[in-house]
Amino acid sequence: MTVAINDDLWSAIGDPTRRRMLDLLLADGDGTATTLSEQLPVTRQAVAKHLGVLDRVGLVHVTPAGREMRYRVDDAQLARAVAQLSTVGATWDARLRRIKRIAEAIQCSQEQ
Amino acid sequence: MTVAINDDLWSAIGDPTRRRMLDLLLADGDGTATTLSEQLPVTRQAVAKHLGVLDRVGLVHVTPAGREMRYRVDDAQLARAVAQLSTVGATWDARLRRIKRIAEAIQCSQEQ
DNA sequence: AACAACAGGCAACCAATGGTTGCGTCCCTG
DNA sequence: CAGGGACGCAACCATTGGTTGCCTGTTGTT
Repeated sequence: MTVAINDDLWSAIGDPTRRRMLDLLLADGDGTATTLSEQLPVTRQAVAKHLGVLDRVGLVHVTPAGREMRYRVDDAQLARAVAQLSTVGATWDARLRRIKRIAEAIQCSQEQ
Repeated sequence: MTVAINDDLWSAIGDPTRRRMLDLLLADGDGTATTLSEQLPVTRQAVAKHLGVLDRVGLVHVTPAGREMRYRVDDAQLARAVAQLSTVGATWDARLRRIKRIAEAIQCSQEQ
């Protein structure tokens, strides 16, 4: 059974710049392409593109405010992403544990 | 404080094809570029490239066996990757909880 | 009211990368 | 020893993360 992950959501949080943007948005509450780019090593345009993909997968919402476009994180969607992260982690972890248990069993049977 | 992630490791498991390759390798114990490509919707060459990046970040090891190159997962490194996944997940989760708590506190004070 | 300054959006361009096809090479095996 | 299977290499294409340059529009200050 494949882990049935929403690949779009994954690849959205797969990019390091986008992860840091989410971090900043969570820390500050909200932000614009300009304010985010000031705290990141990339240009405003790069940030704007990333905000576009985050918006398309629903991880952020935008509200126009005069000449600004304020973005803020969608808590529910980020929680969903976190859940998927833990799912994959747990799956791999379970497989690793099982392998380890088998390895120990083999070793025990050899010691007998 | 930035979450101090090894971006190489993260982007290695960020690709959906590579995640499925790890799944397959864990399920089968080991595999070659050919056997993996038979279970994936991509060509052997694409798989070979992915195995290259997985090998470079230490998530798999390769042992030549005649005309075959058998790959298998490095348990320790995958465990490390899983740990990083949970770290980021936990960080975001904590931020979400804090935000939720603050929101609840505000609502309570308004209800008074 | 007018104008400077600031925030965004577009478009063109570049580099890296996930993916393909085609071909050469080498090792196994009948 | 000859054929076929498994690998590696090279060229090529599309997507994408990133840049610079320019234009539009809001703001707010004089």
